[in-house]
Amino acid sequence: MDQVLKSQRTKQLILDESYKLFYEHGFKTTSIDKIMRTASLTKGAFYHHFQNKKELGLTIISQKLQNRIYDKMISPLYDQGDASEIILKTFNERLNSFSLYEKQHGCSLNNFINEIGDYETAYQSAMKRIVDEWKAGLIHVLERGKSEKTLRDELSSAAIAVYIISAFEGIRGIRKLYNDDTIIEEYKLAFINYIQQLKK
Amino acid sequence: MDQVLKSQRTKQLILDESYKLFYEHGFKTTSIDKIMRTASLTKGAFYHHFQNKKELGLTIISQKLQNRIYDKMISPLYDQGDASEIILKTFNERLNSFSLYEKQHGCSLNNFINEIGDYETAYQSAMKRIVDEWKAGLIHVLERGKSEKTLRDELSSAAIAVYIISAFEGIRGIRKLYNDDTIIEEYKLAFINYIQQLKK
DNA sequence: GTAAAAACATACCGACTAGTATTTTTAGTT
DNA sequence: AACTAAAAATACTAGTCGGTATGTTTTTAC
Repeated sequence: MDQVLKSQRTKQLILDESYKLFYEHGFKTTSIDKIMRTASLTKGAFYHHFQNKKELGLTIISQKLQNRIYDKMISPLYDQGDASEIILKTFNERLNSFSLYEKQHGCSLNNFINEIGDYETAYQSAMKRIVDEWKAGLIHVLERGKSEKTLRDELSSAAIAVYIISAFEGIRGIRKLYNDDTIIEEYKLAFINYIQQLKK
Repeated sequence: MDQVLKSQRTKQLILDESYKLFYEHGFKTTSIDKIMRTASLTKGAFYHHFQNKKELGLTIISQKLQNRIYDKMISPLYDQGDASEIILKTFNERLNSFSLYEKQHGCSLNNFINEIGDYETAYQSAMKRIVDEWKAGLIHVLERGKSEKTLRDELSSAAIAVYIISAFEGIRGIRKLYNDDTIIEEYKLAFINYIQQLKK
């Protein structure tokens, strides 16, 4: 079954390289030719593994984007501990882990959303699934905090979750315009303050 | 001077049509041919009025985007009245004025930022100018509120301004993924709440 | 009423695009 | 060693891209 393994590796290579190129140069403006040249493969190999560019895009969204957001931003929200601490820690750790490369090119999900979020319903719903899962994770920890009486319960958890996600995705875009981290630091200050005032 | 007038009208037509097409389909993926076909003109006319696509892009940013943001989001911030009310009113009025078309396609500035914010420094700094001006408007009204003792002064106005802008731009992108306004309503709730808690 | 200049149109270039059809290479089986 | 089927490479189609060179029409100035 060595052939199966090699085939899987080739497919994964195509996914990895195209993810990188989409992230750096956009989805619509990255050609299959470019991807396969980067992967040192040819177009024939591509159309062996994928039906068309759309299938590749959907795979990138539902696998690469989904997994990245889940591992770094959603999964930690289900950890044990004080609710506001969990949220602070999750977002701060992510913010502090950004490389220059990631700061310059923003959030891959946000890039996809803004480029093809209004393009085709298939892409739309694939990305919606990720945002909904993220929102659900935040609602979960917020509700837990409320029931444990550590968080105020005047405002709906859904509203708070949406506001947190919006601001985070927003700053990932805006940071692209700057050459230093001032704007990120300002965001961080406000974010910490926002979470603090949710506490009882 | 009729010739001058006609020439100006043609240039303005090119700007208007290209703005619309960029907004709906993206900057990089909208061709000069497409723009001129939409404007019922030819490529010769385009290269008479603009050196190249880059000059068109920069003009769109520094004129169309700049003016839209300034008129609707920045200028009202310098009005008289209670600081928190001014902010609430400015953002709420904009949020309530969105057509379905605008909800589906997001914020034109945000789209540009996420598509070409990491593409070329010329675009970058043109857009940075807009964000900085917006941020300055918010800082102005926040500082006024603080000096008038209607707003708390623990948190830096710059941080608050960045957080407000980030969340607003973020939600404009995320809304693209949904077919109804639930997510916008949730954002609005959280936004109003955020401004309320800034008050003394 | 004519010449210069500005405004726009037409035709084209070489490079690139998504996608397809065909051929060659590779690996596993008999 | 012969055969087979999957994987990958090559060649190609029909069309688009940004940009240029040159032609034609319209307007202005004298």
